[in-house]
Amino acid sequence: MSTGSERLFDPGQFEIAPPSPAPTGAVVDRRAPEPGDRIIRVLPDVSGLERQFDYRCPARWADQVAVGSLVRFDLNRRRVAGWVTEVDVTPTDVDVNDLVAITKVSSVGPPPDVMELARWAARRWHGRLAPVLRAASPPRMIGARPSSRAPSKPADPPDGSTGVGVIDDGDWLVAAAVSAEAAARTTCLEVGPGADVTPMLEALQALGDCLVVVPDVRRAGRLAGHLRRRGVRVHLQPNQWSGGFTGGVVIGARSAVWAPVADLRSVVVLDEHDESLQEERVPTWNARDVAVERARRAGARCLLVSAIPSLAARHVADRLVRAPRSVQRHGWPVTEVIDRRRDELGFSNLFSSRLVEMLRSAETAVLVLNRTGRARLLACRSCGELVRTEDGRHVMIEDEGGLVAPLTGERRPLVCASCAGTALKRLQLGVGRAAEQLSRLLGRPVAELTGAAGEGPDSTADVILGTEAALHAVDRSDVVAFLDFDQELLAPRYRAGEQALALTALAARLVGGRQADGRLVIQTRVPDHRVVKAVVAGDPGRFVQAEAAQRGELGFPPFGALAEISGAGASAYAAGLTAVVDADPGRWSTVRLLGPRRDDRYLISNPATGDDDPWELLAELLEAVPRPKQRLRIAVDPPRV
DNA sequence: CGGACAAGCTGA
DNA sequence: CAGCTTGTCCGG
Repeated sequence: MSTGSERLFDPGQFEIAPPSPAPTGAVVDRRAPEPGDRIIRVLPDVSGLERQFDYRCPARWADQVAVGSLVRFDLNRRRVAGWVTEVDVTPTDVDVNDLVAITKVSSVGPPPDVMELARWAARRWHGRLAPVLRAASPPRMIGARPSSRAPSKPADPPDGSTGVGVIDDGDWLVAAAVSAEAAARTTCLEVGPGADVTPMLEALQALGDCLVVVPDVRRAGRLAGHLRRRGVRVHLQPNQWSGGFTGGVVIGARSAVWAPVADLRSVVVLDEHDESLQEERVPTWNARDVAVERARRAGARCLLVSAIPSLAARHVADRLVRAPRSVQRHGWPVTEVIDRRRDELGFSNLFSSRLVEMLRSAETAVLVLNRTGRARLLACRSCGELVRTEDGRHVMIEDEGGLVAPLTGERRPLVCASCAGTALKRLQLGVGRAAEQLSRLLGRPVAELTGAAGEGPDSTADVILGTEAALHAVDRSDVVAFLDFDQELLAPRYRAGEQALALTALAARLVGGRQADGRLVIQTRVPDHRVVKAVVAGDPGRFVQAEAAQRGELGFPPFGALAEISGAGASAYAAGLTAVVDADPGRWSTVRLLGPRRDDRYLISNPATGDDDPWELLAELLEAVPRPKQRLRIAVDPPRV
């Protein structure tokens, strides 16, 4: 996976060149074009410089340059890299005879359709084009496109198994994916956790070239292996970047959504709900949304697959196809909900007696405790109830000697809403102390794992306790328990419910389906929460309706567009925004500016009205507001606000 | 972004 | 006024 932070054309990597690329004192080749020379427009790969410039491409490279090509050229006494954005242009604001010649054609670049798509994404997520093109470019320089369309290799004998304990719901999935109804449309496929998608991909591949995007590289690699064993021609991204030019199945993590594919017939996004599909740097493009647009432009079918389809996917899809009820129920494990208000060990204890009992008989276990101290929850000492707003819909935290609900701003004194008790207890226990405590309780080693730690878990311990990173550390586990699920469930973020549900889907995959011996355990003070109910029933649909209604009321995505403004220049930008809106109130009538919230963050909300695309209007507005000098970050569709 | 160049500040 | 910092401008 290319890190993106590194520059293209690292001289040490691609060419024999002095470490300093600047041609000090070198004369630039600035002459009138000769016959066969071409005039090209380039975008420098220089952050903080958004302009494009016109250059001359000498005749000897004329057949190598195309839209997307990676080139090198001198710009203002510097030698820089960049992309060709147009060829055979008429120079603007400069005499043709004054153009400088490029110094090199470095590599084949993103194909023209991807260049167009990248432009669309840069606008949609309001960022620069260069970072998007970096994601869309090969990780190593490529001299020429592989031209021939290689034939499929004869199939190796399939080894039968594609994984341990997978649920075979392949039949309905294959049928839904290849059906004529799915052609040239976006279909959301609700599968059981751990569903085997290999047969579906195999069937799709028979219909033409495919692009498959998954949230992480490990899964991409595994899937590529399965398909290869069945004789499918697979190009694993980013290493086999140019393979897609020759057709077959292109598969990889989020950046693969930009990979070249010869004759794109199907685009598949697996675990489309996963937040790793979104780029964390600006522009914060989401591979799911890019995939939908890419398929639409190509006239290809688009399949958004998930055990817990996001509201976004359900909203954007032309149709939703759900696994047969029995198949889906089968995919979800038996789930035990432990009401932390009622446990005899006391509400402050993270380990209920029932959980400890299960851990004693389990060989392996993963225990999840999110210890981010920011939103510190409070519980009542007398009734054990979480401190929440009067209507019970939002949690409250301590603030200036009273209680405040971070989401709504509702305030009241330090008193419990359900029993009027005034003795409140702060709920906080870090991973380290919790692991120690549990190790004593069980009399066996408990490994500690946090995201920062880097390396894998202590291999001698079969019980792992950690943040949600622990869910990524192992492939299987007898028990997965969320020690304090309320931390996720009631986090003051509008997507908290979906994010909590995503964790349970991850957990479900680790413990296997209903017929496996595994157990999913949820310790919570809100056992009636719709996320908990959906998991217990093995039916994400139970979560969706109420969640969608609430989201719609707020006008937040997918029922509206949202952007977050932060950084030193945020307030200046917000002022500029207000000025733009006030200058033409009719045009921007739906737009609302929220904030400033803590540390000078603002939100721009644009609830959808009618059939208009709310993101389009948001993009127009963001473009219309002048950027202040100070640092400013504009995150369109921020996942965690 | 990063270089060039100008204007501003400092010390003796 | 050399020597250094800070600010502004600009790129084909």
